[in-house]
Amino acid sequence: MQPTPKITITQVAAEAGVSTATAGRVLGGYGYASGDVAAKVQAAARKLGYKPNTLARSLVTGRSQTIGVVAADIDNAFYARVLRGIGDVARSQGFGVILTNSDENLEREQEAVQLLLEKRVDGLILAPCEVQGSAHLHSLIAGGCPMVQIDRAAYDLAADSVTVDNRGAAREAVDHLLKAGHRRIGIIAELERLETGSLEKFVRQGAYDPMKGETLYPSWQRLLGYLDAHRHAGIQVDLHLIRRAGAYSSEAARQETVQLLQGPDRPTAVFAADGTMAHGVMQALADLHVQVPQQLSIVCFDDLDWMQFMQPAITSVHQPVHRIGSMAAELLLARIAGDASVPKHNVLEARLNIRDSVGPPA
Amino acid sequence: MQPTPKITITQVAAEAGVSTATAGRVLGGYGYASGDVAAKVQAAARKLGYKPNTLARSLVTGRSQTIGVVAADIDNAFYARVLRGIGDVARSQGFGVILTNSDENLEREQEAVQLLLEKRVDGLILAPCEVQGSAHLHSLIAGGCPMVQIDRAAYDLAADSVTVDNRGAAREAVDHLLKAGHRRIGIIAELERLETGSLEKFVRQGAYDPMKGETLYPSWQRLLGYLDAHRHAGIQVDLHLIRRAGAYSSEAARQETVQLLQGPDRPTAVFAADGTMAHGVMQALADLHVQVPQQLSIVCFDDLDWMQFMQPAITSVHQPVHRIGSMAAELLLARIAGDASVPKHNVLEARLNIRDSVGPPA
DNA sequence: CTGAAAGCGCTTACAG
DNA sequence: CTGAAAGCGCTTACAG
Repeated sequence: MQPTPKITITQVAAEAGVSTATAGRVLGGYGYASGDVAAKVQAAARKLGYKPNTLARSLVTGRSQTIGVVAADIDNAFYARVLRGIGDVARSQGFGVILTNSDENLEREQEAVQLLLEKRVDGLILAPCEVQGSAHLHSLIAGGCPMVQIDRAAYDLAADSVTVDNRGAAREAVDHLLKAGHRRIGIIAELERLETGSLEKFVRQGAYDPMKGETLYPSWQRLLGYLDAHRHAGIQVDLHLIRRAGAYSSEAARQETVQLLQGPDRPTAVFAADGTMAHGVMQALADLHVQVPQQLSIVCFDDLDWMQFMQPAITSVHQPVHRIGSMAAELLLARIAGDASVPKHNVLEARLNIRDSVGPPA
Repeated sequence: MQPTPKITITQVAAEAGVSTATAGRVLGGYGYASGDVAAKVQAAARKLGYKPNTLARSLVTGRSQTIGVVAADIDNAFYARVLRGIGDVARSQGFGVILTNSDENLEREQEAVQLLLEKRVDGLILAPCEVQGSAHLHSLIAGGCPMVQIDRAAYDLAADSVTVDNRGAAREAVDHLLKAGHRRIGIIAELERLETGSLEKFVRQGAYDPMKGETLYPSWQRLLGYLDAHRHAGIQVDLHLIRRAGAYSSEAARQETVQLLQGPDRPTAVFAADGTMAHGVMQALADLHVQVPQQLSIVCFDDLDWMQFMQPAITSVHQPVHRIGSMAAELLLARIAGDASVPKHNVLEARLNIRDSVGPPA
């Protein structure tokens, strides 16, 4: 398979007429070497085409200069951007990146972590697929393996995390509508599983409860922001304005929007909790021949800032997604380098792009 | 860093009361072991929480069970899908994936390959950033390192590749318009750099010349397909119908489309060479209040099948992009496993989705 | 500043 | 079927 037999440090040492220890010192850049000897070794290495075998190096040093990533779903523009951030930071520090993904499946997550551990990564970046840190993650950090969570954070894991301020940004978006005078604002959101109690109860209490499963999920967090804005403005929320698509599907969002707009007491504005929901909303508006913003105002929480591409006129809140990756990688590498300060939860701020989709209530 | 000291095979062997060789045989699944002994070893391993150190294993076996990937741009939905395909196949065969990217930059590509080589990957999947295989790639395959190219193939590299049938699919798309009766069909394409000669010359000759730089690029290949369809139908192409956006930008495409439609002798149909171009075309049509397909028919080559999301009514040609990744990974793993048949260029077929955006010429 | 020796955690012939 | 020994390609104390 390798017609060109691999050159080892032993051969370089022989060629240069020094010991392997010395050759290692100059080639590995550790320890002392006289300029004279260093030159000889380097010449020999170049002549032979020497390439270090980092496996051997890692075996003895105990560090692999590699980080492991467990994405939730690679086949997704969000993680693609996160990966960009991670990759850039890793490369700049000479680290490699081993990529796996969990598909939001606990068993897959375990297998992925297992693989990464066997490959002796120095630390890992992971999007946990459950709110409550699973056993394998706990034993991981108990074992001292540096790890930073991305996109979401299991509430009981003593590990760093980098997430987005879903709640704050959603509140800001809804505030924007309230300030324009809107009082009946619909929300179209995924809101898939409600793990405890009813929607009504969730709304009434409206407080962050880290023990509640649903608060791990962005769409529920964004609903909390929607509620925050109303509470702060002293406005009672009508439960009918909260529409759960129940799935990450623009078709479901379209249907909910149609129902919302055809029902009695229709809202004057809509907050779409993500880009896919926004797409469904736009389709519904086309179906019903509703004009934006003359007849209805829209604000959209758009992870990937797709709206600027698809609907340049829509006001949106978006995040610098690649920063999730780069921040996570920077944090992780700091930990690996031995910076042992207390684990921190880092929250990335989202940005509100004011465009002309918001007018006064029709 | 590791409060839980790592358990080695030596400790497992001691616990089980056997030699490390025997412990290795049962834990590594190679060589013989009596059921009795195997059970003892496994029990000891479980008790101690043994995890194999694959670095050590790789050092001795010479195989790392890892493949390296050099993407052109991770931060891109196309490569995200390719990665999905690669990841799935790799996982199913117990391989890890080390990810790097070149940003279409030769120096980066070299660094990436260097990193992967030092990590001793068993083979690599790479999107070459130059048509002519650069020196480091040649020496790579001369050295016997299995490699498969994706998305494009350097013409002088004796390595496998998995690409898309850009030319054939574009021809099919344009054929579809010709069959509907169109005779003046515009094309909006990136067509960035023309490395040799003029556009006119390119069109006149219209044949595949692997030595020509531009034929590496999808948009030029798609132009060839456009020309093929015309030649086959015996129709002379009007150079004014070929519009080069010159960049992967929907705004540039919009401008070219406006010019095309406002000029004399306007076409009755347009072929958009990719999703971004199509988006620009749609914007131009909105600006000019042109209706599809009543006043103009459109067919779009859409890598990512975004049209079904953005413009469900548009006829498009799209590729099963993740298959590029899975086919590449399957090929690579076969090579690694020792299947040494001749390098092959694998061309993935694109699919034409007929929808209702094509009518007769207005 | 340099070298001889030991060792990282496995696997691989080679005996038995 | 099992074990003692050597070795993969490096780095790390330890002498000098």
